[in-house]
Amino acid sequence: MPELAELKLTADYVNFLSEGKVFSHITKNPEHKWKEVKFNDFTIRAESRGKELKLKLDPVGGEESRDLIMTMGMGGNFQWADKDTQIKHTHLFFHTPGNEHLAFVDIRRFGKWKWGNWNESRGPDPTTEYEDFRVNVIRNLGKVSFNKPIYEMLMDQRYFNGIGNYLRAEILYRIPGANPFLSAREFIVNHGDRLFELCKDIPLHVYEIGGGTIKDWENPFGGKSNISDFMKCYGNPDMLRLSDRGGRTFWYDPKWKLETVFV
DNA sequence: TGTTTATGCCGAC
DNA sequence: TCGGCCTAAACAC
Repeated sequence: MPELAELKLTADYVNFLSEGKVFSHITKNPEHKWKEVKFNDFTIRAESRGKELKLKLDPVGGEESRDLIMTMGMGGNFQWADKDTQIKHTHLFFHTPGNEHLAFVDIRRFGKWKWGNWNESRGPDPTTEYEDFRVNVIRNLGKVSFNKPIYEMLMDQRYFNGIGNYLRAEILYRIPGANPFLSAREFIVNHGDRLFELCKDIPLHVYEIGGGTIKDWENPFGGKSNISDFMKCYGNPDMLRLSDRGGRTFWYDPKWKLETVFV
């Protein structure tokens, strides 16, 4: 479930499933490591920020609410299930007093959760905190980490919270006059305004069309998305690709082929 | 049957 | 900065 648009959809879907319901307690899949979560008799409201999800658990008794901060890893998602149709790889069960539960399902177990608030080391959300997002990048342009090429920088969650592997490819592809192998600093000095816009508009657009349906991810609300019309670069056999320093595949326009000599 | 690949972090060196 | 954390599907042979 992955990048900014899908996190937003996940928040919507959790809210849709949880609307008007009171949950009795939480259990964790005992076969799996990671932390227990204890909480009783509460409602749930979800919100996303970049690639994080916040579940605000509000006790019906009137005590203080607590926030469970989650990440979805490569494929985490929420589903509604009951005792008879338990879903494989469910890690957290938010039980209702009946036999039903909200299930956090994550095949690869890369998703995580903790009590608290948004991870301070992640930057502002480019869609909901646009000005903060821009300023955070611009104010830090002098830092050494902006020496690395822009195609790697877009994966840096301190500045581009919510951008991931398919979004970076689609964003850079839509600035056709700009070399994705330029240093992040030089790229932003010359094309910053367009880049910032796209970091907001592209995820919002994908959100509108129901998320990037790749591999495990499906729009929880169902329905067909036109993601194949949107996905111009990522996964396109006509594009070039390389393995970046994080071992992730970067997809790019073949016209920049010669530029990779300097990578 | 074996290898590669996948929307992402994390932490040990 | 590199390997580790995980499972499953798509390929390769």
